Amino acid sequence: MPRNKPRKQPPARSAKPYRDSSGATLADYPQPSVAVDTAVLTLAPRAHPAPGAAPHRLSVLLVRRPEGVDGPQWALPGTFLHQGERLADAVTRSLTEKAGITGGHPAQLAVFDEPDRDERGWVLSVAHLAVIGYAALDDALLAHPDRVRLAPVSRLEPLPYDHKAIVAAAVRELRRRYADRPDPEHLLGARFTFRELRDVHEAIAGTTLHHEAVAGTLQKDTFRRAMDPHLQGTGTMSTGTIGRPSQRFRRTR
Amino acid sequence: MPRNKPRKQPPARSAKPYRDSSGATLADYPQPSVAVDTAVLTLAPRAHPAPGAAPHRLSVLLVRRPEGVDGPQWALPGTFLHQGERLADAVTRSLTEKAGITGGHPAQLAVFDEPDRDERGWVLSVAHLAVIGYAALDDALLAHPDRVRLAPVSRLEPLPYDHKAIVAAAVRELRRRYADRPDPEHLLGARFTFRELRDVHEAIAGTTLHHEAVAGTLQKDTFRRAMDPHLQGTGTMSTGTIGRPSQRFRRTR
DNA sequence: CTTAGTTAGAGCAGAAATGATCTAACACTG
DNA sequence: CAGTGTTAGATCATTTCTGCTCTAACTAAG
Repeated sequence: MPRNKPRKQPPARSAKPYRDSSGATLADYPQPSVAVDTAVLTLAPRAHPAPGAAPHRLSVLLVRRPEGVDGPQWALPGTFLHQGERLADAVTRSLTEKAGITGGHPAQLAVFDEPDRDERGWVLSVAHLAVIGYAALDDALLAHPDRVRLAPVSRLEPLPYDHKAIVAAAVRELRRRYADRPDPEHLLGARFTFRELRDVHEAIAGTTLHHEAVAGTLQKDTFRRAMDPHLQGTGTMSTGTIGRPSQRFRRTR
Repeated sequence: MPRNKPRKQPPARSAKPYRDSSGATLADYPQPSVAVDTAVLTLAPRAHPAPGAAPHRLSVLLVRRPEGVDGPQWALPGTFLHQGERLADAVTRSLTEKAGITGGHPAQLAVFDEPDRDERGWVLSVAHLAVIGYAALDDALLAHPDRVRLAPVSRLEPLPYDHKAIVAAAVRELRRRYADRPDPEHLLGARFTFRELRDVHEAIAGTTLHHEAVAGTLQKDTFRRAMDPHLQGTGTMSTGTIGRPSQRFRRTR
């Protein structure tokens, strides 16, 4: 939850206060505090990838809350909106300040508006999703292991406020994006093999369905055929990987 | 745009001001004004239904703006958030106050956060969708034709602020909901014939595709087969309708 | 009453999608 | 070097889906 040093600025109003038909300015309306909270999702490499299991684990970034707060000690990174700031910029700023992370294109998820959701007062929170590759997170995780860490989204630990609902919404949105396009968030590089692509999609889908069919369709053949029209082969082949070498592909368009 | 008489309340803060680690209260953070704007979508009956064309027209509710404002004279209904109010409640209130309309379950669409979107100052707008049957709107339209009217969403007239984008988002969301379920917003009653159902879905989809196939699949047979599992027949048959009588259906679950 | 126009609903053949099978090509182990 | 395990990619039979056709049942117009 946001808790930076506040800038002691006056409430928002235009230079020449606008007055409406009843002679009131905007400042006469009650104004909630507005915060952004972000579920940063990434694929963490599994320490000991069980044979046949996905080598990645869909994880969410947590930051340690200030000393002395009640409840869970870890939460999603967030911040209050600064004067005139765009929501996406506030998200980017919060990630830089709280976790030393750059990059990611924040996407709005929903506004959480329960009046009592924050014991500090009336706070609206705009939940966001940011998908960031593990490589871009690694530095921050190593530099501040006491303040920043990853948690798997399956069997998620208790989180304060409605952060659990935010993570759930973020995962839903991510799965929706990955349902019909090959790695749209570029968790892989520009070129990749089919296996690499499938590992990413399986980790995000959360199902191991290596062979077993599951409602919603993600099986070896189905997956390949669904992604095929959005891929084009580069001539080059993978080397050094296990099994028969695969052509490397890149996304079309 | 909202412009009611403001309640001269102080900015939001808890009874016992919460102080964070730097001793600041929430009121020390700059706070934007928060408004809700709602695209009320309905199916207006067509005056002269051309033969073969859908008898409904997907329309959005507009309210007249106060005298003397620049730009378009009609806009989406909206209001500023009251102290401690839920967003959905503010939407319901704005519809009652501005248009005398009750009912509808508002759904959040997105937050519009351009700092300069409103010349009166820093205003965040949370866009909403409400789907309301024409019958519930008819009274208000007849009672206040000078203040409330419907406009077709195809070839939408110019609207102030980013209201055109809000309508576009609302239509997109409505189409998504109607893509795989029979009339989920209950624009029809509990029982209806297949033709009535198809007229509603075609009006929402915007395509006339009576026979002609279109990418995205909505053809007579395809539509019937897609909706079939979500419908169950009541024994009764329609009477007085044109063509062969149809069984009346109701939604399952 | 007859004819034209419209809709409901079943039936059918061709098209497309699915899941399995099979072979090729590599790494790794002993 | 032979054997095992893994993956890539093509091929195939079967299931499922799609769009069309056909008949039945009604209204409205002449």
